[in-house]
Amino acid sequence: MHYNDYYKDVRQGLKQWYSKHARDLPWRVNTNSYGTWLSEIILQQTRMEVGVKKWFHIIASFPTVKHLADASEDQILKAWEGLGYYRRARFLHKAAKIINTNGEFPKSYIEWLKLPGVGSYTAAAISSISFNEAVAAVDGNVTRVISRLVGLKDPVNNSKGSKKINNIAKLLLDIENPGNHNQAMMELGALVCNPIKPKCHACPISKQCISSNNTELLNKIPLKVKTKKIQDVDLMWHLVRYKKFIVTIQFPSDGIWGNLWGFPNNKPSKDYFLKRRPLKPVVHLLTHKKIHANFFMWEAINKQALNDYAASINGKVIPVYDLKQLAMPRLITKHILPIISTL
DNA sequence: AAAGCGGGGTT
DNA sequence: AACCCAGCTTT
Repeated sequence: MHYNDYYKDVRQGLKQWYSKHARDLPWRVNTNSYGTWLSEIILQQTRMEVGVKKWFHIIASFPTVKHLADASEDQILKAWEGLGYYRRARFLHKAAKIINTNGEFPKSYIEWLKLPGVGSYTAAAISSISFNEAVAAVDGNVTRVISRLVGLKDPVNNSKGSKKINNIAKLLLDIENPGNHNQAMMELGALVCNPIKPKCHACPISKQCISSNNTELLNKIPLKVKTKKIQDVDLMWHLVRYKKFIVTIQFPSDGIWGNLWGFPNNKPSKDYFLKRRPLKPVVHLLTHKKIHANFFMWEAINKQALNDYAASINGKVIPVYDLKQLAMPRLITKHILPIISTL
């Protein structure tokens, strides 16, 4: 059989299947660039169910790109709170300002790629879905589908493997209908060709797939090179208060939880603060960090001492009650705010 | 090419 | 405990 026929069969199978099984995602109703763009940024490394919720929340808070552009970064981070990878929210804000200034959304893959937070996958997804541009979008789903389809022996997370995947994705692309084709590939990866126990019996392209119903291959492919060990990290945060006021600081923009709010690790002077009990340590798991967070509660001897301490560390004094208005890491909102709010 | 960035679900 | 999720940016 000729390769062209092979690709054609895959395209046909996908198209047929997607026409029946496409999920009813909110941004597939009344499609517009804003909703599509927002969905793609939210869904980067984020599961669909979580992403859909956040999409509704952000659409409600910022109905148009202008609302987003005119908002403060703190407001956007607050709306993003809990979703993780907070740079995405800051890039979203920057991109919104650019789009708002330009007066319109980008109209091509190349133009989308220039926006902050938009890489090759996102630019391809948006431009194919919104403008029917014939570019292949390759995400984790597509990588899995293609690597199994052809029985790829290379690791998919090195340059050689990902180049092969991208080349095959281009050959497979339905240039008449790239938006639906890209979404069909992803949908298949999400619903049928899932990581564990894929449903080959329900797959429209199992005839063309080298790994189909082959447990050994399916367990091995997609092959990935070394995963980093989880590292233990110790954090020490000081909850420094005077009556109903507390000191909070903003995390540096280039690190973890960039521009979110939290508590200082600077120990206050014993001359002006009475040390209270340490709080129960919190263990918080991230993808490649195991964070052991320790907290100490301090009470200032007067308001001036609190203000001076805050000033010395570039922190902010706010009523405890207002903490919930700031965007904070899950570690804090989950384990610390419930304790502090009872004080 | 590799590191860093979140949080949570699933197995 | 390990893997995965509609990845991107920086070094």
